[in-house]
Amino acid sequence: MPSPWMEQLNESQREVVAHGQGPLIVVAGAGTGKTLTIAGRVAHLIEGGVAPERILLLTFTRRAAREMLSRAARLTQRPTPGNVWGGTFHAVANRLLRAYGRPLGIQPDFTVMDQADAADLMNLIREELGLSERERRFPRKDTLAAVYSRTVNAGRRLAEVVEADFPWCREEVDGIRSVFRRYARRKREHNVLDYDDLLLYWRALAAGQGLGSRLTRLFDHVLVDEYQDTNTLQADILSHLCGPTGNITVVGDDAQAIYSFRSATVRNILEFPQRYAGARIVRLEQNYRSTRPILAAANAVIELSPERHVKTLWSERPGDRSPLLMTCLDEADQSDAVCRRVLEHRERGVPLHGQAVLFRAAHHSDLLEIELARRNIPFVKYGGLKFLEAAHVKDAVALLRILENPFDAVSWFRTLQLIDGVGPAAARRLVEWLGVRRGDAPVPPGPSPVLRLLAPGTPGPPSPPDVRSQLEALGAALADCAGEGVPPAAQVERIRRFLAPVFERTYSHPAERLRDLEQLEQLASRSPSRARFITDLTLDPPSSTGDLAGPPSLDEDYLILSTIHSAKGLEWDVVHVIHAADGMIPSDMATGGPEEIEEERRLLYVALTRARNDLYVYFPLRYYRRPRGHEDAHSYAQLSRFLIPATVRSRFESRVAPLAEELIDEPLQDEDQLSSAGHRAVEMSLARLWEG
DNA sequence: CATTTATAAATTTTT
DNA sequence: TTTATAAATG
Repeated sequence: MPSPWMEQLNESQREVVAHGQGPLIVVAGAGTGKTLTIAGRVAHLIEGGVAPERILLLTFTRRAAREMLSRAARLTQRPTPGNVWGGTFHAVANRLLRAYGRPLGIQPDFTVMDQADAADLMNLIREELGLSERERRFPRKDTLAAVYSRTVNAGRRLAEVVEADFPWCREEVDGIRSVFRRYARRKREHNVLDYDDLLLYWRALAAGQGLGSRLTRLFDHVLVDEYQDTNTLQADILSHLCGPTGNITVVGDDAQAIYSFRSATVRNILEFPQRYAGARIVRLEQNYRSTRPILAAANAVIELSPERHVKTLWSERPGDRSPLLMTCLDEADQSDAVCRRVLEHRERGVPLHGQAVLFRAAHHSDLLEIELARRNIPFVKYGGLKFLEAAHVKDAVALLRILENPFDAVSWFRTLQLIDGVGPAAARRLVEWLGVRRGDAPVPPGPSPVLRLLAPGTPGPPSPPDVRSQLEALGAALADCAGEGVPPAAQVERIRRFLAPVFERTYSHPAERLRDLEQLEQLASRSPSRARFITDLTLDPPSSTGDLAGPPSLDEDYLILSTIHSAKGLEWDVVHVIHAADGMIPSDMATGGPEEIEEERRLLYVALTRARNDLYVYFPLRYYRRPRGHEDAHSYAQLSRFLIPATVRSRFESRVAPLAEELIDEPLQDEDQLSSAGHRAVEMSLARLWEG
């Protein structure tokens, strides 16, 4: 009995929605109505009588989950689709482990560390083991965290991973192994899980170590979005959850696989039919998003990929405008060109939020941001948000974590060093003295022993009097926050008061840093509890500058800036892709092997396929080298190698910005001319700062 | 001996 | 702008 709303679907989409029992794989090209189709399937399942709380919808971001569930709600005309389990793998694991983790030795009040925290702990251990002071240099903390995460997520042997992905560390495998051993033990002692643990323990749970049988039967239907970007560990979890003939629906597109750095592997999608025998395969190939010329350009890019992408996207949307490849003189010229185009489109009726500027790395938009601010064009930036990485924010969060989990030694270690006169060595002694270690013993009831020790009036470890008084100030702040019924925002406020003098002493621009803590307070005011706040902060961190701006002013229009990674799954009427130069796309950091380069190609493909009506690709001819050289040292860029082949170029209309034209007409022979062109460009950009 | 200060170097993408 | 290493200071 098909519901009336199914009329709006095409045949393949309907097939997905109406699929009954058993495994299903949907190969959904870009813009083929994937969101609607998944939402439709959820709606259909619920209308067919499946209990919402027995449906699990795994998505790549929380935002995607919200979007799909609200669309499902609209389709079913019910207020909400009940309690469908929706979210990222990590968020769902978090919920499950708090409820069912005990048999695995997990205390339900565990805290979650992000990758930066993990790196800090690795660093601590690295020093403890004396690996940092040897004649040969040992991998640094971020490298260690990356190696660990890759090994765990890919389920490969350490030596193998190091050899393949970190060959320069190959001599240090033994040391790395010893760090990892202690790292794992330490996390357990401190009742802390990292991102990878969330998945590892979920797998253990699903595999039946604990109460697997109960958990396997927790869901009648599992749906997974962006399956091409899942890793081996995640695929394992799914297969434990569903069994080889279970009701699992995965949706993905191998042409859009862009997360191999997180150990994602396209093999998951390619081998799905083997893993789930008898799986039905449905392809969605009609693109509803882009005009034909745009799709033709995107197809031309991906066709050159040596890997097989067995589908051809087609579109019925006519369009008379080819995508434009805009050659600019330099970054400043590029920023100028983008601003002008953006405003042009706004004049013609496309609001700013209907347009996006996409780029490979977060800092690629730096210059553009300055120019936008100068022209009073509001914007919101997605991706690469360093808010939580900033030292001062981490300071505040560390205090919150201590309150939540007094055994979180990493947070203690960080916090204690805020005190004037306490460095790594003293902090370590203090942590020891405080007895920050849980082992397997349950937490004693009542106020934490740690807090009691810090409360004013209690004898402390031998230390200079000024350190004592600062410790007492810290204790007082913690005690105030730990009081009954203090809302999270008030706790952040109290922490801010404690940190104010610390920042004055430590940082050169304390006022700005304190302002960030006000934003943190804003954020906290939306959370019902401290525990929830901390967890949300690590599992669903603010993803855009807009998230931080407090209550959204809906009438305000703003341009979207986004990394290509963060733009996944989104679409805009007008898309501007900047920095289409070799070294940017593909990134210089990713030219190690053919596989990495292919991923960069897919990245460009993802960027191009975000556009509905108009697509612009910008290429600056010249880059000025950054800080040191005081004279205008510059280098010439090559167009991205993915755009050079004739089959691709012919899909674009090429245009050269006036400033760049001169440069191309009089190429390279005359140094004077070059530098005069360079000076002219600088003068132009300076002139723009004072005039107009 | 531990901490602070100075100096140099590096800097993708994200749950 | 942050982070590792070296030298200087308490």
